[in-house]
Amino acid sequence: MVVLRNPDETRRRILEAALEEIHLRGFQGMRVEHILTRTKLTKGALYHHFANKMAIGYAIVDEILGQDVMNRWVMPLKDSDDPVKTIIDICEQERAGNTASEIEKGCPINNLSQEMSPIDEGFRERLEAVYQEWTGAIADALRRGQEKGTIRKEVSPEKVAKFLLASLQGIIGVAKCCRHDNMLDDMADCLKDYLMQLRVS
Amino acid sequence: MVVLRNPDETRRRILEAALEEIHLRGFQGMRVEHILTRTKLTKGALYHHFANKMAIGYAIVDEILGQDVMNRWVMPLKDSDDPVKTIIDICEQERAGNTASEIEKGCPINNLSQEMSPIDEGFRERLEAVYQEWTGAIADALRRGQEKGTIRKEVSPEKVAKFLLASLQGIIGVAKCCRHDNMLDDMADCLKDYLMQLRVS
DNA sequence: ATATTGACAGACCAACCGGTCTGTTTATAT
DNA sequence: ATATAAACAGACCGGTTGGTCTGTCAATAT
Repeated sequence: MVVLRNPDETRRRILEAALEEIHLRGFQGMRVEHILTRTKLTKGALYHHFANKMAIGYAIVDEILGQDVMNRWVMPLKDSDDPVKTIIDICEQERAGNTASEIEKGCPINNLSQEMSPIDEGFRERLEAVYQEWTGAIADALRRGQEKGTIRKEVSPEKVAKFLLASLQGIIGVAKCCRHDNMLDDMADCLKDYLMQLRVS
Repeated sequence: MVVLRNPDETRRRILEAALEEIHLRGFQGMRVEHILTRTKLTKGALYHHFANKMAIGYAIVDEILGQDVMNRWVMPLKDSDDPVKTIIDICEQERAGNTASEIEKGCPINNLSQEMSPIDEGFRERLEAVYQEWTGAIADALRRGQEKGTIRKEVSPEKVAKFLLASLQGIIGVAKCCRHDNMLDDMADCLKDYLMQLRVS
């Protein structure tokens, strides 16, 4: 039988179900009722753990999405003196793990950023914080690469880090809409070319 | 006094008001009531011109956003043998015309694409069509540039066109969220560098 | 054993929101 | 002048939705 009364687990289940809904329909499109259906919980349970719908969204950014960036990007880059290789590895790994329907849903961080940044400052601040640790990790790795002699001296670590993040999000974003043949791979090839040319030749 | 009974003008006013709302709040966040407030029209008038909310969204993509891309990108690129210069000009022109609050709202095409592509095929098809004429125009210009000797032979016009569009949308998208100092300009600098290096040196 | 509190159940509600429907007014064709 | 249809007005409606409130049940401390 199911384990009864496990508040931490219940909270986690709510956030996971909410993220799945938000990933597909956006935060405004997500319905509290749907979370209840997915988790087989009731209103009472959900509103015991969260003050309102907004609090669920904030918790997802802070706890789930922030952690994802930490695990998938910040940590691997911390141990890397060859950031170009590491970034390409992460991208290819991510690419391999994503089904077609995952591609159509895009990056939840970017989705939330596009949708909520202009209309809710709480979301914007949290998402900006995630982006900052993301670009920060890339910039640090690029700088270390320069010291180790794997990255060209002329590149500005901060600027290029921001551009890389933007390009990556742009690629994922465009691929959501343009399902046409090898759209994603074509764009990824160009990003890879750009990355390779950051290296000392 | 105001001109009475001008159906074409009324329709246009509805679409413009709807676009402003959608630009800020997204399609799902846009409320029909708000359009009525903005336009000082009534339900009867609005639903005389459009079958439902969805039809308003579709019309905006087809008529307004599609035309914008045509005017701002496709036409200028058609007359250009130096696409790199033309693209940079368009970007800088766009940049100059955008206030801070415009930047926070991002590109309506990208916004709609992120929000609606995964949940409504009608939106997705229309937005993909816009993206296709956009990248098509860039690819054509790059190819012409290669023939005229301004663009390097090694670049793939189709691939680079897609990547340029994605990077641009990514930059605009990230800048929506990260208001921090010179985020936008830092990323734009990198894109400019990438563009310049497409040229024959 | 019992009190207390956190975890959860679920009926209920008020506001919202897209859409309908009937009626009125204006333009246009004849 | 009159018929006709398009353009518009606005009251109304039913389903949805986030949130509340009262009550119940289980775990834990004493």
